[in-house]
Amino acid sequence: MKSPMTGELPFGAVVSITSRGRFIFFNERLRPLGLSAGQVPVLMLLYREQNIMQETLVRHYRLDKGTIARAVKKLEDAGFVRRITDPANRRAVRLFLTEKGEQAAPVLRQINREWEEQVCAGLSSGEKETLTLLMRKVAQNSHMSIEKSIRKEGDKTHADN
Amino acid sequence: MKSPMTGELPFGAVVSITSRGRFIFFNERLRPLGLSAGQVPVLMLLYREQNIMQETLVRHYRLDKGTIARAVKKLEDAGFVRRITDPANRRAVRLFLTEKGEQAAPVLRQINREWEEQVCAGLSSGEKETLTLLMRKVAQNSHMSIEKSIRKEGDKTHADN
DNA sequence: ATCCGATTGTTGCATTGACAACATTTATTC
DNA sequence: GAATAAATGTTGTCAATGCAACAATCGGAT
Repeated sequence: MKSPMTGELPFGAVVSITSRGRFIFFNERLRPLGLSAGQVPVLMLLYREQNIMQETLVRHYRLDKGTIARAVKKLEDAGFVRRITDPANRRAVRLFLTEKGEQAAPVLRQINREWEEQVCAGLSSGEKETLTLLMRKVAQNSHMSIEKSIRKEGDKTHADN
Repeated sequence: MKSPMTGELPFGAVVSITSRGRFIFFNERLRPLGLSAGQVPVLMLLYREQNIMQETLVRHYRLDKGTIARAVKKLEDAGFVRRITDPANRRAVRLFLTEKGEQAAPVLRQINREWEEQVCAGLSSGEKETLTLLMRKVAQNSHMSIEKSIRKEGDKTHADN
């Protein structure tokens, strides 16, 4: 057998493979619920805290505003979340789970647990811990390097005021 | 500042964030070359070994056949790779780098190195090593769990022939 | 030789996601 | 108070990707 062999791939490639695998896993498990992977972050964060803005989701998951806007719209159309225009700031919408959303969210939690279990099979709990900590740092750095290059474009903004 | 804070996100979420960050990073750096992130895996593997089939790329990176087919087509149209139908197996095509491809490939290597450097900033080289090893295992598991569920669907195939 | 299944690619379709342009509302500055 | 900038979302466009259906070719069993 010409074997899977992730054993020589560079770090970035294995991150990418893992991420796509997660996407597939979630889609498979979510189909019965009428959900798909793109909607997971929204429900996950809302399960922890409601009355949030879309911008909060953007910051939390480093997803594009547009991506979030559409995911939220889908979820609203499908009856999982409610969007209420913030009266104190009429640009913003405040997000809430509906009954249906409240019921779905813990299922997502469970699916996520299962995924973690599967992909971390064969790792000691210490290794899992280490891995998560290191990957959080990496994600943090990843984000910062992007911010930086945005900063770069905005340089001129405060040149002479 | 409401801060980036990847510090509470579950493993899957940080993998996802990192993967998207990598995508953005590569796209930014590749634009001047007339390339984009989706074409990276093809060039990367071809830089190590030519005369390979698309199916080899599929196995190597766990990408969909269709995705590979289109990436390769783009690269051919842009003059980075050549596709030659294998005379000994006329279903298959054999992939080669053109001159242009040979020149681009090391640049991709460099971009990849820079990305790794940025996202691993603040990690000791031991930590980097550990992280890569653990993530390779995870990617491996990720792949296997997908294979398994494919297997499941194919069960009926040998029921009664 | 023929039929069937496996290999290898291609193409249509849907989803996710980035990016940029825009709209609306709020905040700031003059 | 009018002009300008910032905050928040929305929408159009495009790339990357998975999935499924298909096409073509090959290999093996009969």
